[in-house]
Amino acid sequence: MRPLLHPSVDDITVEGILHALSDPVRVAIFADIVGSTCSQICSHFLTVRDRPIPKSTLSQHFKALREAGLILSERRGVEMHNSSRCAEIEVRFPGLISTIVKAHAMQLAGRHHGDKRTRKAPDPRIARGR
Amino acid sequence: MRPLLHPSVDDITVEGILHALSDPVRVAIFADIVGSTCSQICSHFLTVRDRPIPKSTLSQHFKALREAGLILSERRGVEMHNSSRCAEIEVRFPGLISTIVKAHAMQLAGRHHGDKRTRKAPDPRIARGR
DNA sequence: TGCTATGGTTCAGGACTTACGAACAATTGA
DNA sequence: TCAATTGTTCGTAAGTCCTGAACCATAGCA
Repeated sequence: MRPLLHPSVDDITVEGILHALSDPVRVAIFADIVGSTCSQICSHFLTVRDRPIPKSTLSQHFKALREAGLILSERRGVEMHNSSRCAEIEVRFPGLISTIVKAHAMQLAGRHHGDKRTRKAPDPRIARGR
Repeated sequence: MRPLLHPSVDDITVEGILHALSDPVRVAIFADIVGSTCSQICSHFLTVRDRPIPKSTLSQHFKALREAGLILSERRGVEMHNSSRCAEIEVRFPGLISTIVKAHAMQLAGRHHGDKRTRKAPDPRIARGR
């Protein structure tokens, strides 16, 4: 089992952050971690918003968040404790994380009555041009 | 040639925006469009930050930005004029676009002396665990 | 010392996405 | 009508992502 890799703050990129958070499951996980006061263990997310996530997939999602520099993962016994690196990122990219998390929350809030939209809605209405 | 598809504001998603902007070429293009007062034509971006972009690739990048709801594309004669949809998005996700564009600018500014880092830097320094 | 349970990781495959050259389409101007 | 310009589409090769199966590491208990 190879050691956990965390980029240093200076190696964190905007593209990396955006890519990591462009997945609906990952933003949901990250938003939860950001919103909670204590660190969260991976298995807490075996279901995300009423969908079961296979544990191999979950492991990959955590790896993605970790290597984008968004979370700090620490093994404690058999568990993996995850906390956000918001404070560090805030110094490098002020407001970025909080704005994204807020936008994500707004999107969730605006999703009423069983409107189960999940991923990059290819559902365009306006068509312009020839 | 099929008609251009633009999502309505309500169909724009955070995930879609983040995914579209998680590509270094696309953020660069988008930041340029946001920063300019008049609309930009696609061929203006045949080189982005000193790299040539093949035009088929460029076309796909514009499609991605358009279908994420980030830009409005209008054909005028043989050219395609692109402008940002910031104002609309601002209503739905306040601060999101400006914060991302600003973070992107900071990252560029911090990239001195030939440090050609481009994509999700897999260059980790800190290793924890075990 | 085993044995077992628990929590995560790795591997391998198939599915899906992306990049880009070549061919094509639409418009303009001569 | 022809050529030039600007952008799109198609096909394929390369890359990324998802996930079940197998594995590893630790803890607790007999």
